[in-house]
Amino acid sequence: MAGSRRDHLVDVALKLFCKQGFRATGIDNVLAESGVAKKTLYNHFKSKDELIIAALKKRDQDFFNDIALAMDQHLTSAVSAEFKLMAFFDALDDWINSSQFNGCTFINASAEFPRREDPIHIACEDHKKRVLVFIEALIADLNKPVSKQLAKQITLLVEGAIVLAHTAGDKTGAVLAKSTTEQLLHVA
Amino acid sequence: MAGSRRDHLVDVALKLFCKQGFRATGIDNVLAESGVAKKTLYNHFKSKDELIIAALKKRDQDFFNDIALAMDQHLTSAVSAEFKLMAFFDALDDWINSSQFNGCTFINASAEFPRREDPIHIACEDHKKRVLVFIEALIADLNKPVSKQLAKQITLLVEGAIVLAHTAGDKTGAVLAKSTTEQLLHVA
DNA sequence: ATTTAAGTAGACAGATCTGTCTGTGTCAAT
DNA sequence: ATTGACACAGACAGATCTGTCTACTTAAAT
Repeated sequence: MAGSRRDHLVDVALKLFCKQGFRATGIDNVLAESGVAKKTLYNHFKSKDELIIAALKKRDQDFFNDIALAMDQHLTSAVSAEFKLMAFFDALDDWINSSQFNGCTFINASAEFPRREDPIHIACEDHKKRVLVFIEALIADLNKPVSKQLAKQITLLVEGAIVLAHTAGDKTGAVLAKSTTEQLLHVA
Repeated sequence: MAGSRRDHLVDVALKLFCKQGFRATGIDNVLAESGVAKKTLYNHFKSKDELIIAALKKRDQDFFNDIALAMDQHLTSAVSAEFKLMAFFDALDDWINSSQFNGCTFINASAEFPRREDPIHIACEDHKKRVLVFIEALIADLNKPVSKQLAKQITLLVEGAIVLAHTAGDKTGAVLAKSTTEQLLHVA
């Protein structure tokens, strides 16, 4: 049970950060919700910023796990690369329309910590790079010539769908991003 | 000079909110930067939240003014509707690559104030709706059959480009959004 | 059984934040 | 000249936030 308390702290902190924002969530709030002593928190993390970064790291892992899981649920056994790509949009749609959706944690964090040199901002940048790589991998399987460009086009659509859902309250973006991607595929 | 002090406060507040974030920017910070007395601020606004909303309203106006101005600079006299649409992406590219770019103020604000019923969040939602209407107007001039859908597709690309620039640090999104829109136009 | 590591509970310091209030100054209009 | 509206300067209250520290408890391992 070495990291048990630590993991619990990160889980609770992540949940509160997503729901309320990072600066709006105080350490005391995390402690009350988790039932952990303040000393213990500062035993594991030397500052709130470190806790935030740990929460972002957890969120990064959860994101890719959740997406992979949701994609599997939309797929039946071995399928083509294009179906797999489409399942990604279905997974995105699931997430956006789920009750716990509160926008992209990393877009939100980089909004609250805008300084490019801030380790928190850098963590967000890193996550987005991994998302791009993930999409590039999906596209690469299609064996299209313009795969790199296509991957970035899809990234634009995906980020747009997330923002539209959170800021404008329109949760239909994933479906549109999916059909738009199909259009782009049949052009190229 | 009735609203002079008020306008100055809003200008300074908006600048600081964009640069540092909303919760990270204190009232005292706004006062020090603007050289205005605290009493005066609370004479014009009954709370910090009201100041934030005033700043967002100003930003909404500035946004559409700036875009219109930048579009004009990319256009030579009377041109076709498609050229006008393309100039919009040029204007977007200008903004994203300008020194004062710090992401979309409304995406950032809705990240910091995630509660849907929060007047601040609602102001963000309203802005995004106006952006969609603006793009719809550009598309309507093209006389395409699927104009409404196309407008939302473009919105996805635009929001994606903004997010990619701010969170991932990749400022090439507007150019790609432009070429992608051209692709979509020639499909439909 | 005793030692050691880790957690609990919570007081506390020090900083910071919002919002109020008092007192003084300025300037324009009557 | 006097009045009234507005702004300045900044003290102050009250809340809240991060991070430190002390003292007590628990539990596992030797």
